[in-house]
Amino acid sequence: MTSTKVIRLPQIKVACSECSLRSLCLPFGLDGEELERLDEIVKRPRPLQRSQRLYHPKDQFRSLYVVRSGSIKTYTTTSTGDQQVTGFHLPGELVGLDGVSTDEYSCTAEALETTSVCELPFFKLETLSGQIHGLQRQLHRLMSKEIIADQQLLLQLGKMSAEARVAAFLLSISARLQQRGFSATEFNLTMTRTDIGNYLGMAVETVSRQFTNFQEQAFIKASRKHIEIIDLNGIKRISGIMPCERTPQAKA
Amino acid sequence: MTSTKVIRLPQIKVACSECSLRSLCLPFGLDGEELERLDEIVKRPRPLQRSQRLYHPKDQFRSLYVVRSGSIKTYTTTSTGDQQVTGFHLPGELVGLDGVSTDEYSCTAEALETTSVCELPFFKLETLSGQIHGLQRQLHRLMSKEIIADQQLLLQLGKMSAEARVAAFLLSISARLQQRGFSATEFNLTMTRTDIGNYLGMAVETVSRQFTNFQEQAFIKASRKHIEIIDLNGIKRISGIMPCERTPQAKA
DNA sequence: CCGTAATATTGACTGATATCAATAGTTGAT
DNA sequence: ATCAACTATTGATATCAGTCAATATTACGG
Repeated sequence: MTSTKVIRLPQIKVACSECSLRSLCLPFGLDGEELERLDEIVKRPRPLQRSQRLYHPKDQFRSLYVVRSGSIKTYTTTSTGDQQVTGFHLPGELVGLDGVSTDEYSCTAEALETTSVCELPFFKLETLSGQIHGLQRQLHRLMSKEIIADQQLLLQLGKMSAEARVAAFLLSISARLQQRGFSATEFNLTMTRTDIGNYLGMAVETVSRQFTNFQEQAFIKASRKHIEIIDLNGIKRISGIMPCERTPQAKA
Repeated sequence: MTSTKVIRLPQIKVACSECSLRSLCLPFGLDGEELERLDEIVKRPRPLQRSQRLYHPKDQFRSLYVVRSGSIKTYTTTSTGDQQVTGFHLPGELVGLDGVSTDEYSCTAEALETTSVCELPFFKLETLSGQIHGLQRQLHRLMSKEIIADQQLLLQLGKMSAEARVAAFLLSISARLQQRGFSATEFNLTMTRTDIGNYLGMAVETVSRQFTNFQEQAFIKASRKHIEIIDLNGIKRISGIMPCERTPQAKA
């Protein structure tokens, strides 16, 4: 930084219409004029640095956020002071839904790396979605998708061995990244092993052992945060094995 | 039944305005005229008998349902044919949200006992909620509440001992029933132990042992489905104990 | 009323995973 | 470069909860 003169990049128009996540995000299915109206209410705050928070529990709920780049973890803090990681949020995913029902956020949203988001003032969004039917539909889709997907994963986890859980976790990340145009087989896990263990409900040591285990079986190459999936099908196979379940026969 | 003559009860008007669940349900906050418009789109199908289904996976998504009385379990069926119970739904709770994001239901909704529901054709509901802001707001609240509450429970379960999980489950049922004006300390569990175990991710035998355990410690009286909570605080204490967690210190 | 099937309970045994403990690698500040 | 703090890995041991097996209880159809 030898000069105080700021080099102005040609002003990049940050707009939904230019966004690569458009098809996964709220604008999906909207026409040009509708998109413009949505754009008017979308704010784009400055990027968060690692460990900066987007909101805290008890903060008044005003906005939903969509991750544009980077990643965010959300967690609650129990009365005894320990964290419960409630989710990891990748580009194109919504953050803030925990505030909708009570008008205040119930968890902390913290950037795992430098992260930029779009801010959607929720009440403006509601108003607008009352006027643009496609937006309302898409909002509902996103809301339920976000939460249902999580729920499915969590429920499955309950029945899985530690091995299967870690495999399922890797697959979840992999699939979500792929949907967003990233590699499905090579990525960085931005969260710590502790976060993963916390989220999956197992000890850090167990997470670590599973990574080692997968590596020894040549399913993945793992070097700290950097993960390369060598045998995606192998991982899928492992995640599918549910060692517990008997045969709860469906009634006719 | 000595006579074939049907005794006609004075036609009871089934309307949102008369419903005891009003304050927990969609009508919350609506005025008389708005309530009437909502009432116009609400259908009230004949009650389901035990083990009858409300919908199946792949059925086209058309409606949300609110349980009026009785109870419903939802479950998915894995490729290997076994069930994964995804939730239990008590009076005033929504069923069908799993269909919103993909336009087809992803699980089976099955009555655990004789159960009556209100049917809310979703697309009419969307249209109407575009016109009645209070309805839109309440719909969003309910959608997120339903799902977030579940998620919180499931996440916590991941970290809890079997004992704590069963305790938390009982508390969840108890609290939800209380909100609906039922007793918080005495109720029937309409689902089987197998269902509970499936939902909580543990073996039936373990569920059974925990019930026995709680009974021996005089926290509850349990006779099959019938549960009486003697020491609610005791149960709360147990559910709060999280034997795993270390102290993941929040960063400053 | 009886017999069959479904559901629930209890006991014995075993294995997966948490816990404790020690070490090693990484990151960032001075 | 050095140190401290954090993060990750690995090993040894204990324990919780799953599995298998047997029995008890309830529900239901004939």
